[in-house]
Amino acid sequence: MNRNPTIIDIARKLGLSKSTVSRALAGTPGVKEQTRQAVLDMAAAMHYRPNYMARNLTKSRTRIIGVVVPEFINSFFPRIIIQIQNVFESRGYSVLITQCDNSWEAERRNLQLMEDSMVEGILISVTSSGKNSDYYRTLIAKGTPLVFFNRSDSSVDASSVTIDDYKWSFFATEHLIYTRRKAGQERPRIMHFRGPLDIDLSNSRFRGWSDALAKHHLGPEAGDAVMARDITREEGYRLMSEMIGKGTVPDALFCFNDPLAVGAMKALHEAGIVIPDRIAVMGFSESQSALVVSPELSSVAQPLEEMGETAARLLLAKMEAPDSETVRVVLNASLNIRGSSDPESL
Amino acid sequence: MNRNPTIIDIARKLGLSKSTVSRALAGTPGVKEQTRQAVLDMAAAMHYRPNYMARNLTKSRTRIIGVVVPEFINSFFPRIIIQIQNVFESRGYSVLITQCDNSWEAERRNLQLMEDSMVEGILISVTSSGKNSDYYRTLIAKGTPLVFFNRSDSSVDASSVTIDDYKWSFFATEHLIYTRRKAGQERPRIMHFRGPLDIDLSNSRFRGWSDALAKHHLGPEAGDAVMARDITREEGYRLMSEMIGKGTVPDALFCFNDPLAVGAMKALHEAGIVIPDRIAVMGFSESQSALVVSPELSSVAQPLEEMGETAARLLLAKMEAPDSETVRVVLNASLNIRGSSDPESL
DNA sequence: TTGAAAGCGCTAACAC
DNA sequence: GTGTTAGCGCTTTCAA
Repeated sequence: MNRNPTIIDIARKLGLSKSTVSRALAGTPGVKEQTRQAVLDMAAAMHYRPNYMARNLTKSRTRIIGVVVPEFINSFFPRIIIQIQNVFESRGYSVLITQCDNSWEAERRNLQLMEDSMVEGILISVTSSGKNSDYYRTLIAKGTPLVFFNRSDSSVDASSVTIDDYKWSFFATEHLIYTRRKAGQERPRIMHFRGPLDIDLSNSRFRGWSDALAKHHLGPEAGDAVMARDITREEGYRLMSEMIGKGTVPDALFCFNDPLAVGAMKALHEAGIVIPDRIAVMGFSESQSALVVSPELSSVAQPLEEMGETAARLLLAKMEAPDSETVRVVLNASLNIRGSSDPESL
Repeated sequence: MNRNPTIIDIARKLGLSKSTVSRALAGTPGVKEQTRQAVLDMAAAMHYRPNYMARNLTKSRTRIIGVVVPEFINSFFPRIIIQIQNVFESRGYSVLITQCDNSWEAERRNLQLMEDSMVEGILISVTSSGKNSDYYRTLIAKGTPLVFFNRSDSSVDASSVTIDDYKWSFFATEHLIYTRRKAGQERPRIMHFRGPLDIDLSNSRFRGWSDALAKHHLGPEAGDAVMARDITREEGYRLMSEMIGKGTVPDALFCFNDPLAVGAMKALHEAGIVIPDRIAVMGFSESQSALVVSPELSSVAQPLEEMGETAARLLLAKMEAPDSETVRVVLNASLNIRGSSDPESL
């Protein structure tokens, strides 16, 4: 409980000045080897721990970086965060993590917290592409490097790591078309449960789906894309239950994310509608659930580990060279075909 | 990019001393209302933000608390953490989060990080009840309050929030017995996939299972409890596959956690063994997956939100009154019976 | 190679 | 009510 030892305590015991002790501890050249050793020994003996706050105050650094994510409950972001922590903690940084429950107001508060904590850099997956754009810009202008991962705000000039949501959405949709045609349906109706309008990648996924249908002259017709209120399992269940009630179950369903897909599958399952025979289902951003439902859910898998690590490295690069160029990394993803969309892989 | 304004800047502009500015900003009484207003206005105009590091250095506080959890990927801990953050951030604390991938060495490093960051309190769910006990004690002795949640180390004198793992495990097992007997099996064989030996609650769950069987004169026999190497879905799948291969599938299976249970269900499913007709399955610590598998998985649900909030409050109490007594809160849980163990709820 | 002194931005006695 | 001063623990000139 009693005060931690300081460099002054060490200096006194050794009859040195605190400057020398500081230098010895910091590894600054220009200290007699013998002296340095004595200091190091004494520090160890006294269980000396440097006071980061004091050090940071003089250097006006914090060695903290901030991570801001929309939510925490889907294990998607946590897995990315682990990698971010690995990169930064091994370099002596602490990582301040906040989640904002998909509320952009909360996201703004989190950013303020970051600012107040004087983080040296920010990694963010945005809750809304647009609502806080000005804040991102201000932060950057004030000298806090900021890097987007997964969900970016393309209107802001900052480095980012994403996947090509449009492309993979397009592929996923084409796969659904093929699988239906293989089953003999020449003109399958392929619906989309789409995500929020104010998330860039949600729009990309929507366009991917839409363009794929257009390419194959399959629409889309009005009403083929349904806006999900939340992007949760419950909402997927609700939407599909409604369609079942109205008798408008399509031949295939492409969802903005896995929870929506899994929820839809549940409703179908309960209604006795067989997947993939009657309807093929496809998710996005492969989650744990994909491998747990039966049949297993086809989905687009993102390289989470790589995304976290890349984002961390991009931020580090910006921190070390603030004037370095903005780079937008687009990682590869993969289309994992499983039982929910392919009878053969059952 | 240019340096943030300080109280000195404000003081200069206003022809005041920095002390007065400090007092005005801090809300200390003894400042003329007019002066205070002027300071506040100027601060706002200059976009003044207090420098926490400086403030903390003088007060020798950090306003940071640390959270240490075994892992991040099961959404179990993230959901608890959200509540912890709610409690502390609304009180002006930052929350430093670390996960240790179920490695006690990593946990130790995380604790060192906490120490170096001079956190004012620690909330921890231990990776191993035992390996770091001395460290916990040292931390507490040095004046850092520490509170266990979910997984505690009972050998350490510190407040904790848990559920009664023994009791719920006992109940869960009795339920399995009843459900089998209802189906006409007088002497069902009920196995257990047990968790690591060095986690207290894993042993509690084991004893709950074992005692329930003993009470009903059903063993357990040697070999009825199988030690899981990991507590993952993959391991559950592996263990059950092995049993299927050997033809030793029991009448019911009680698992240390949901991932093990879900993995086992997958193996059974693939082997065409019907749940719950041929075998009833039960998990623990209800996860998202429980509601996603079919049939849905019976499990013991913990009140995650309450656990997080309670843990936070206990820590807060210790921080405010370091000499206050240690309290061990045991929260209520619930046994959620679903299709995997009850034909009627299918 | 080492020491003295100034200062990071803020708070808190202690004066006036 | 307000200013002066000392100091939190450390780094970093500048001298010696």
